[in-house]
Amino acid sequence: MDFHQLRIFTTVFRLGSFTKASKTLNISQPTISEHIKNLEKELSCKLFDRLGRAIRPTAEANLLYPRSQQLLDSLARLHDDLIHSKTLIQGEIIIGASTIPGTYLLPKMVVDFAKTNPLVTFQVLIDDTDKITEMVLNHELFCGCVGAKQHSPNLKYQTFYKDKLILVGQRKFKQKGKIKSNQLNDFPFLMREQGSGTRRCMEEYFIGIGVDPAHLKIIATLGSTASVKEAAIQGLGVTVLSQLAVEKELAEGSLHPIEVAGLTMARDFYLVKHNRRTPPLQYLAFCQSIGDSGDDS
Amino acid sequence: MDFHQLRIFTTVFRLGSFTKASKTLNISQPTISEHIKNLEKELSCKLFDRLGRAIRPTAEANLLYPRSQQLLDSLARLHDDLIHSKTLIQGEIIIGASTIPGTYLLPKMVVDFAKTNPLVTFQVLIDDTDKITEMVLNHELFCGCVGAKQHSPNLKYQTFYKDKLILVGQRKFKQKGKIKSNQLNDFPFLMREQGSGTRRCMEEYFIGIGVDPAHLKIIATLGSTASVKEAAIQGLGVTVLSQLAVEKELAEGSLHPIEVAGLTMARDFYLVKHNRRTPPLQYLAFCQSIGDSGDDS
DNA sequence: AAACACCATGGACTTTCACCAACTCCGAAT
DNA sequence: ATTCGGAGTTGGTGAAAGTCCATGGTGTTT
Repeated sequence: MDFHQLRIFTTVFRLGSFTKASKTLNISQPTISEHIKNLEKELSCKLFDRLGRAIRPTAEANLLYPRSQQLLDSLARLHDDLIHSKTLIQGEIIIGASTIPGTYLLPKMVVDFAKTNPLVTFQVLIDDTDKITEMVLNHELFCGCVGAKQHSPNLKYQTFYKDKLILVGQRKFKQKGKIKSNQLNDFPFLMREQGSGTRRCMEEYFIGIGVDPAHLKIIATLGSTASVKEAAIQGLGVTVLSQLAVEKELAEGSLHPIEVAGLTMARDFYLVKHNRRTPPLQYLAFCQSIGDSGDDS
Repeated sequence: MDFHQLRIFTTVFRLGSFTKASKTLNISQPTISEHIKNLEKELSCKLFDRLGRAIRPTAEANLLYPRSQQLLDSLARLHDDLIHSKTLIQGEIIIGASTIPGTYLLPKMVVDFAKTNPLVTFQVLIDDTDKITEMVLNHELFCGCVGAKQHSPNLKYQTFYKDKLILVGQRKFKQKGKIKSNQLNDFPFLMREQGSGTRRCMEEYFIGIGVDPAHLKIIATLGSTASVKEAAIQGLGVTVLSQLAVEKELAEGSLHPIEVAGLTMARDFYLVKHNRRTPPLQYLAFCQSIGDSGDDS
């Protein structure tokens, strides 16, 4: 009893004729006979009484018809739904993110996306880069937003925001023009804890211009971007922060950029996806909306 | 998208593995791959991400699975219902009947049958033999209960009650022993109208023993069995009635049989069905309960 | 009675189904 | 790094099913 047989049966039932059904379905009349015969054999009951010119459905056929029709309808609806599921963008997007993009970048993007896709709901999960990457690898997340690439054949990265780190502090720390790199040791530094992506990135850039981070005058180490920023606003020292995190403070004047000669600390954020998973449609739309070109790694 | 594909898909989905599904379904693993591939092609979407060792269902698969499962369940239920419809005797039986069997015979049979088949309801349609036979031929009835056969290759008769007609009247008409046939002309006769099956039958028998019905002393012609019987009870005359119709009166003594030498008016009733229709189960059960041996004509 | 309409049957052909064996791919263990 | 085993894919073959055409029976219509 497959759909083909049921389709033939319902057509015969509805039209009350093997021949008409064969024309409607564009298959030959003997084929109809054959299928009906098989169906009758499988159900071990007659479905139609053949009365010379006409046929009449039996009680079993009357029982079978509505339910058979219903099954066919369900199937057609299912088929359509699946085909059209590629048109309607809806559902939940769970996106993992490390601190900076999760706090300063994604909220805006999410709002923008939600404007044109009102049926999509978001859940942003903030954790550190390694944890997010791990979750993508383990299929706990379809995509994550992280500040560093981890080499793996199963991961696909896509640059989605070019940020930079800048040195900031109260006006009193600001000097005319750029400072020299060797002057950095004179500043009281506020630092993020070891393991912070921001700190690691900063230290690499400092080493790149010949400044040993170990020789900095670190007056405090704080556990979050927000606390470091607050301390800097209070004038406790200077610190290196993501430009994204201090945009408002720079505009207000509560913090000022301190430019260092020869130092530009670019820091890209990446969207990471598993190489082989097919994400649901809403993810594809979201990735595309932030400028997906497939991948870049 | 047929049931076979869906069955394979749901099994793969549930077990999370092509190989396990192949073992469960007793088909080879490459066949599974093939079917999944075809399904994916038809729906133009990936259903499983192949990740080396494991597979993971995509969003589309998650959408497809429950509905697919539901379709399969419905199909199985439908199949079972049809198979078991041959076990459960229920539904309505509409049976056509001519006057005598409809009034005196069927009610008892219906009650007897209903005792052992409480789920069956009855509708007894009383009309004359020709009308009932016509309705059976036109498929308006599955079966009828009539007092005469009509020759047609499309009709199947089955004797289901052997009745006889008897001459009855008040005690005053009764004589010692049987009367001779030529004495019949002395009795005041109550007759049914022309066209009555009972009358036609009686006349044939009278002619058979050399009594011309036209010479009978007919003192009244009445339109129904009940009215003739009532008139006979009142002593207006004698009449020929179905034994079925006067059983109670004979037992009470309000009517008495008048036996005529050499005259036995057997009258069979038949169950008539269309030769080629397959009646619903409850009809088969009913016909069998009244002693169906297939057919006898 | 002949023509017609309809379903059933039989034989030939095409497509699908299912299998096997060999292959690729990936991840884990040595 | 290499090997090893589980998993899915590919290609070729035989069997089964699906389909068609032409034809045969049967009841209805003219």
